[in-house]
Amino acid sequence: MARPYPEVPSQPRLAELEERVLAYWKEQDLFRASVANRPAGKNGANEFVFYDGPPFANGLPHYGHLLTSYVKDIVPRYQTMRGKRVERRFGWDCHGLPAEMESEKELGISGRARITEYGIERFNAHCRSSVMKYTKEWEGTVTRAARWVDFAHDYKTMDLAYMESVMWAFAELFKKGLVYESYRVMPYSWAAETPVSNFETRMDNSYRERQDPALTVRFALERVSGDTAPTELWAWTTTPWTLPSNLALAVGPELEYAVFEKDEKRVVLGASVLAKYEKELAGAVRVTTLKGRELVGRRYTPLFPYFAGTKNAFRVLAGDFVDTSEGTGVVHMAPGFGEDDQRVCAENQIAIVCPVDEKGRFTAEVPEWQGVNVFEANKPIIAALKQRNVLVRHDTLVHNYPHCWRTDQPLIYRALSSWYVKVTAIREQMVALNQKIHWVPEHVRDGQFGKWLEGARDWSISRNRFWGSPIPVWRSPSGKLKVFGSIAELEQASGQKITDLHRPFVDQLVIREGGEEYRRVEEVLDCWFESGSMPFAQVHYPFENKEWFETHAPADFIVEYVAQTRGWFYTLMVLSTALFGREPFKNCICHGVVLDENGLKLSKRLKNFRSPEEVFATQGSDALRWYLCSSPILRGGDLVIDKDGKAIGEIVRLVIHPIWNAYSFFALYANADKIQASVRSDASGVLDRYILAKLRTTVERVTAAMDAYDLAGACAEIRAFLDALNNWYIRRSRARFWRGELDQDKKDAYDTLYTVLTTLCRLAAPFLPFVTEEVYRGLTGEKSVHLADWPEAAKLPADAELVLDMDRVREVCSVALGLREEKRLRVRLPLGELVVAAEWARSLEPYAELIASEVNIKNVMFSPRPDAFATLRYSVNSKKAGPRLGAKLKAVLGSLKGPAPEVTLSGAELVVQTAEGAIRLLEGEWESALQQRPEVEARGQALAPLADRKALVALNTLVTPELEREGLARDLVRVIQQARKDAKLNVSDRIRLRVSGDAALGEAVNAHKDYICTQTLAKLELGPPEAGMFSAEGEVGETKATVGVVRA
RNA sequence: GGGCUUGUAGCUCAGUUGGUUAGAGCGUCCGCCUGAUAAGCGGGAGGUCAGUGGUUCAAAUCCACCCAAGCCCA
Repeated sequence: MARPYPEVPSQPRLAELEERVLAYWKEQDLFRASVANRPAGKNGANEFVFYDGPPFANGLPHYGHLLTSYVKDIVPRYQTMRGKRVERRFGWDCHGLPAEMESEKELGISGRARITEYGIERFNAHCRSSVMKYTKEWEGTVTRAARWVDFAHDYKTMDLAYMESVMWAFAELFKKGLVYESYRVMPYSWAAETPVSNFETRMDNSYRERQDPALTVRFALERVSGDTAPTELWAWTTTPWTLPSNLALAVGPELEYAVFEKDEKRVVLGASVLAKYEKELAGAVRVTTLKGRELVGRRYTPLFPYFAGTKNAFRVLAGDFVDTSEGTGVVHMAPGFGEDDQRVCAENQIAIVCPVDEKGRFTAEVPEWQGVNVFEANKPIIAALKQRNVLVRHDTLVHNYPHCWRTDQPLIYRALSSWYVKVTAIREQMVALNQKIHWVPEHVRDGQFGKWLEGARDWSISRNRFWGSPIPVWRSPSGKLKVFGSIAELEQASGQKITDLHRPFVDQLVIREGGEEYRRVEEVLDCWFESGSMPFAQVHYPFENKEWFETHAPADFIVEYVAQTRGWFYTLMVLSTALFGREPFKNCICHGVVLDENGLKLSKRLKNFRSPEEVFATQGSDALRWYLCSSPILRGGDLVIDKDGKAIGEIVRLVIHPIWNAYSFFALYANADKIQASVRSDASGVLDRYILAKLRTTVERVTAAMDAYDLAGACAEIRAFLDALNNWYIRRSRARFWRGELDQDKKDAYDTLYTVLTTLCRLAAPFLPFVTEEVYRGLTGEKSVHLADWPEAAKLPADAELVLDMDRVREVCSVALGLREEKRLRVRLPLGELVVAAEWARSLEPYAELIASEVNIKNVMFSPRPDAFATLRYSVNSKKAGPRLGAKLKAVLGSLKGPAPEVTLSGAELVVQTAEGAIRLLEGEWESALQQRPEVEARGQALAPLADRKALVALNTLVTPELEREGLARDLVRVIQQARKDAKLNVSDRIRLRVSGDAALGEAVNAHKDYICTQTLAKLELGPPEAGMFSAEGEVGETKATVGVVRA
């Protein structure tokens, strides 16, 4: 019979192994098989629905994407093994500013005018190809990372079918009255010449530090009767360029304002900001205090003449948003450039003025600075203010200011016409639906995401750009609107065949009806509208797959990084709520951000990370996957990744190598014995039963963790099991494998180890898809671990008592070895006697031999009376006694902790003398623990308590000459074995052996000659090595021995 | 200014509904073992659980305040 298992090298070459497995998967088309393997069930009842969050392919994938990819792979693999059918389609985000900006750069053109000049058609054609630039690289990296996902049936947001679904969604919202057009102040990128949505400004790091002027400006109130002196208000602003558009001032009606007088002139400003203006107010006298509302209605003189004729303007208004945390408590209002300004002015019938064009330059309405960019106009405006003597103070302020996330230029707030989704109308519903979602980490639900939903505002969805889904609204000159929700409707109305919905094609469609010509409004949709449409648009709902979508939403699972609470998670939520009235997904993992050792973001510029390819080529994807997914980054924290890969190397050493070592150990012996092991969980040996029961618990716990989407928790369980397997089960079972004859015990050992390993592979398969595949196939000859079923705990024996006993055995051994260490008694030196003293000691009797061999003891004994070895020390069980005793507990504690507590035991009750008298502890309220008794130690016993202090180990440290000789013999065997190895002898080679050393060694050799010879396959003589022998020297006991070996 | 998160050993992190000796891995020091062997194992040192105050018989854990960091919002 040939070897039943592959020849397994003792060290795996991980990169090679992974490439080999990849090739095998490809050749066998295993991904498709793993999906096809699982029936969809009646009406798809057995499907697990996963949504792929679409990335942009105009940049290369980095660790953040990789982390997401790993999670996107682990959960579906797990669900597949649980028997679900999990389709995974890759998605690509194609439209929007990122694509356009990249194209502008590549084409060397910039700005809307230049693009129109260049030709929208050519421009969009360029976007179309540029946006898919790195798809091959993405596919390569994602595939190398062992993510199973369908690239062939991907979805792209620029596909006609996808865009038609988006169009449908818009029309649907319009029908429901959830879309409207409005002229409003909103964040505007003058560099990109388009408005941006309020949440676009909040994604990522769009806020950055910027230094701006901070002006305090005086506004002269018009004199009214009762004024004793000319009076001015001091207002504060960081946007001097908005001052020419000033139309009002606002004060907090309930705030207090101080009035100062100097040189017959009065100044009014917030009472709580005086300290900031000490210098400017020097010499002025505070004459009175006013409430803000007393100022409301006063008129003032405009600073600039440009809008002096505006109706109802230049008055002091009441503003509930005014505070004194910054500025003077008097706020200058330019309704064209501030949201609050617009609102308050509208309430007071003041019209909007907006003398700034789409490129952020002053218009002819402000002739002085016409054509000047507003930020550049700040300086001359300040000079003009100075000249007019209205500038009280000129500071600069460093503050966080929103920037355009694509162009990096500061945004401005500006009034514009835009289309909105009326999110405020469905806000309460979203908040309610959010409660149904299981978030990982949990706090995101009511924290980051929940709070964001509560404060949700209407969503501006139009962009004055080119490359995107068109807003499907056609308008007639008289202002009538037609909204189309399908290509068919549009074809019918326009009489044209439609094969593309992009601009400029769609712009040419003219609809003639009722004597009017309807033309499309210019804007395209915010690309976030498209990613939020992904659940239905990817299947071309409702034009296709109607029933499928309706029965397969919400998705079971999605994952992205935590900032998507403002992005994808949010837009999914808005559209799902508005369109379908249900939550978009049931489970969501938000992971953190990957940082370098110094807590900085990974950046190409800083070169503070190794490329993923480099990690793949050295340590492998599995190690990286485990490293990322077992870390707190999945519990919402950030993750620091060191550049030299030490942390990943640790995973190789602590997770991957142990699995490999166990496999290699198994294969080595099974091949030597030509044993074909089988899956069995009924072995009777204690070690076998122990590891199987432990495995059962591990299966239960890993399953529970995975069902809670706690990936890191699952990793921790697997890792804990590896310790029990390698460091106990295999180590203690080694002899069973190399024993000569094939008896039942040996068969049990093989079958058990085989069962454990194949089960372990399946448990770890989602986390280590490559390594487990190699091991599993090597063990079973099956096609793939990823086609296998998730292990069932019920098929493994449950034996809590055995696990408890064995864990105690392990502790006994550990403590006993600790004692040896403390007494400097090397483990090779046998000792005569070890006593385990504990109430439960007798339950360890079946393990006597195990302990004896682990600790190298001749005779292991068990005593149920620990108090025979040590005195007892009593303690209170606070949890039990606390509620009854209350404050008295403190006295008991104090007394029992003292050097010589006075206690009397009466039956099951313990009476303690305390400072507050005798206190009686009832049964169960007290416990006894051991206190070492020195006199026992004097008799050659070393004692050490177990962790719970209720049991101890007593080690007889007396070394008799006989034990000494045996120890020397074992030392010698060790020296000989090392010599054999150094002499490059085979394990099975017979040798001639010569040994020389001192007299004690000679005695030991004589006493244990047979043992030495059997262990080393030798014919032994005393004396120095002969010529031609390989000779070596080694420590034996306190002295040295010289050995000579040669093949016999 | 507000919200969320985090703060535990030199480093990275666990720590159940409060319960009296706070754990793990890495690092470091010491030692052991070795027929899985370019592996393996054990032990020591190292903590005012960020700080202050409170609730309680009892707080790393609950509450308040406060400091620091990160994220988000204004």
